[in-house]
Amino acid sequence: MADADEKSDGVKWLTPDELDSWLSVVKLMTRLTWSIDQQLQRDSNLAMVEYQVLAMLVKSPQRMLRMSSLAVVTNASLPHLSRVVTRLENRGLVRREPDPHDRRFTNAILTESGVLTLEEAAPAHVAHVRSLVIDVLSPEQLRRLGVAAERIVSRIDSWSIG
Amino acid sequence: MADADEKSDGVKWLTPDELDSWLSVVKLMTRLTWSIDQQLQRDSNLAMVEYQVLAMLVKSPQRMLRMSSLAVVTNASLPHLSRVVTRLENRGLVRREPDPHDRRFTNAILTESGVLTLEEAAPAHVAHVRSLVIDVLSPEQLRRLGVAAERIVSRIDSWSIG
DNA sequence: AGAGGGTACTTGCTGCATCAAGTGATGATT
DNA sequence: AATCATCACTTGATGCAGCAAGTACCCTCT
Repeated sequence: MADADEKSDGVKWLTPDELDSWLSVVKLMTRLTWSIDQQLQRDSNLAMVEYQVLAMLVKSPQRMLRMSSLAVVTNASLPHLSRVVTRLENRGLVRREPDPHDRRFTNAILTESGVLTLEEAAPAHVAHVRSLVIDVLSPEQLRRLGVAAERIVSRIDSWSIG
Repeated sequence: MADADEKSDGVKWLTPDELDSWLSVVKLMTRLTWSIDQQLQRDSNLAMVEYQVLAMLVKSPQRMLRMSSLAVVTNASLPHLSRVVTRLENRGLVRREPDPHDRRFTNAILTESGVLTLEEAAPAHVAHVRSLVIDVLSPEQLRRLGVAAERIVSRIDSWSIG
C-alpha cells in the first residue's frame, strides 16, 4: 500500500481527528458569523459587512477609501460592496465622490452621521467579540488562532491568483 | 485608572494584537466559506450546506435523520434546512418521510442517487479542504485550531441558550 | 485625433436566506 | 372529550448576494 491514509480509491481522506477539527472550523464559520450579525442587527441595525465598511473608513485618512480598496479590506466583491455602499449612502452614513485626478476611481467617504453611528455601535460590538472570542482564549491561543487563519487565507489567495 | 485597557469612555477596546487576530478570523470566515462554496458549486453544483446535508445523512443509520437533528448538525436554522431539503428533493438526492410513530417529525432520507452524488463530489471537496486547511497546518496546529473553534462555539451556544 | 484596450465601478437578473406567520400533529388540562 | 398549549416543521414575503453584462473613464498607439 502506497500510503496508509489512502484507500483503494486513491483519495486521501481525512483522519477522524482531522475531520473533527475541520467540522469544528465549519461550525465556527457559520455560527460565529451568525452571532456577530445578530448582535449588530439587533443593537445597531447594521449588517456585519456594513459595520466593517464604517470601521475601515473611520481608520483611513480623510475617512475615505477607494471602492476597490474598501472591497479588499472588507473581504467583499466589488459588486457586493457597491450595493452595500448604496445602502449606507441612502442612510446618510457614507457618501460617494469620484476621484478628481482619475474619475474611474470612486471614493467612499464616511459622513459625520456615519462616524456617530459607528461610535454608537462599536461598544456593544466590541464587547460581543470580546465575550465570544477574545476572552475565552488565552492571549497565546488567540495569537495562534490568528496565525492559523492567516496561513489558510494566504493559501486561498495563492490558489485564486496562481 | 482602574484598567489600563479602558479609555475614559469605560469601553474595553481591543489591543492592536487582539484586533489583528480578530480581523484574521473575520477574513478566514468570509474567504474560506467563499472558497469552499466555489469549489463545490463549480465541480459538483452543490452549495456547502447541501453537501453538509448529504454528508451528515450518509453517516447516519438508515441514511436518515429528523429535520430538526439535521438542522443542528448542519448548523442551519429549520426554515433554511427545509428549503435546502426541498431543493435536494427536487433533484432526487433526498426524500422526506413522516415519522410513523410521531407524525410531527419528518425524516430526511438520502436516496441512492444522493449517495452517488456525494461519492462523486467528495474526493474533490476533500482534496480542496486538505490543500487549504489540513495540509498548511501541522497536526498540532490543526488540533489547536479545532479546540479554539470549539471553545468559541460553545460560548456562542451558552449565550443563545442562557 | 480616433480606435482599441484596459480599469473601476454599477446594475439587471436570478436565486437564496431570513423572519414571521401558518399548518398539522401531539400531549396536557380541566 | 374538548380546549389549550406546544412542538416540528413549512411557507409567504422581502431583502440580500452573486454572476454576467453594461457604462464611464483613462491611456495608449498609430
